[in-house]
Amino acid sequence: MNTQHFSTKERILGAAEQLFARHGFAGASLRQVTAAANVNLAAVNYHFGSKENLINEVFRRRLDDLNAHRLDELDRALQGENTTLEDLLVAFIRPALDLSLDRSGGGAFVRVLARAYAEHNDALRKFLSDNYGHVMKRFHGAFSERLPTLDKEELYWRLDIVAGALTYAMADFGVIKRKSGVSEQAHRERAVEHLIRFAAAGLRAS
Amino acid sequence: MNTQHFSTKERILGAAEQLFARHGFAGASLRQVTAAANVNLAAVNYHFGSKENLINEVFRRRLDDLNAHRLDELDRALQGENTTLEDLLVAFIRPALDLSLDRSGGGAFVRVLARAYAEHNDALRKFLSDNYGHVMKRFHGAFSERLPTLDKEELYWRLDIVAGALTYAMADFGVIKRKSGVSEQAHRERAVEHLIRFAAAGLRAS
DNA sequence: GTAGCATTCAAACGGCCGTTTCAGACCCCT
DNA sequence: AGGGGTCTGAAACGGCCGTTTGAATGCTAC
Repeated sequence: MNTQHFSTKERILGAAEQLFARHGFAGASLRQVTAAANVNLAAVNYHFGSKENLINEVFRRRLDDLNAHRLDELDRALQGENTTLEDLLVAFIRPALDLSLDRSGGGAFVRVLARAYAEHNDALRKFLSDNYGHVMKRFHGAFSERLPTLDKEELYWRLDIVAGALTYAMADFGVIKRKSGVSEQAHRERAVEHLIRFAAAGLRAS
Repeated sequence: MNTQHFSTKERILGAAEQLFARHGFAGASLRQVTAAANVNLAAVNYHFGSKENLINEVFRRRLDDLNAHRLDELDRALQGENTTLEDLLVAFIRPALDLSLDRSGGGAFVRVLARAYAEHNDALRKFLSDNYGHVMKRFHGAFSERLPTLDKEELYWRLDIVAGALTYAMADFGVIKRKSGVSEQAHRERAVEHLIRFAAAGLRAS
């Protein structure tokens, strides 16, 4: 992280991600970001135009990949026969888990994402819905086929709950403390196992 | 809200709650708060000592009530016979819903609570766990009796997921847009109905 | 090698931040 | 009427904020 062979832009994005995760968008200043990135203060406005645009770029960098992986996993799950709800949930959740575990700051990003939900910012919401909308639609269709008796609107509500619980689990909001012998990776993986069992049963509720 | 017959302290707490919900703790300034409360800037430091302490008081004012109501509802649910999981979930969730619907800013408070989760601030977490811990323990015991085959740790995970999904639903994080004809109250009530069905099934998962 | 462009740099801009100060207003008690 | 609290008021404190400037630097192409 922040080693010299990354470009100025990349170093800023990495440092911003870390600091936004830790202190929030308003709480992390460009002076902190540029200091952590080992970069001149003016570089942010030179490369990104403004702080707000930097925030957007932090999202764009990760979300494109995340959504592509989700759709890949969905296609792969649908190719097999007798695809279960659990398979679909894994296709949705696994890419988020992988992202949260990657070495280069994905763990910080999932926390930034949770902050974005909390912000309730209209521009950010539109950005997220533009980036997520078509993915949610495809998953909704796949779930719908496997839950033929479930009302379509009810399914939307339940998928929304799953997305919320996933955000919560990935961002480590919960009150469950990580045991000292357990790595952050292992903790998150356990959380996801529980979440998948829970969500599959919740989706099947009559 | 903020009418003159409330005390200066109460007006500050109400305005702070609204603005913290909308802009976050770092994003809402004491100048905005005191202006909205129609109160002198120095009144915050006079009555609360500091901004950080004001934040704590915003929580204390609501959480004591919320937890007391939850325990009341739990006692009432346990007095009946054949108490179901759904009864317990209602005892846990209903007071939060009521709070979110009350006229005097409870809707803002649940969003402030969600912000607190996102903050990941150690002092705030300790404060919340001190205030929530004993409540969670009592609910865990009640759920545990009705789910005798479920591993105790697994139950903790699942209750944590329920709490997360509840926070998510109350704070209206979801992507589901409120339809134009539906009031914010009705929207939240619908969300809770879905959540209870979903959570009951999730808790029962083998 | 030098023109032209992209990038970095230190410094400064006006503006808002949380907090403090201290003078005045208010109110209750004798 | 006057003294002693509690509370409010306007103003100022140093400090950090996001952004802009303009000069210095590096690099590429001729």
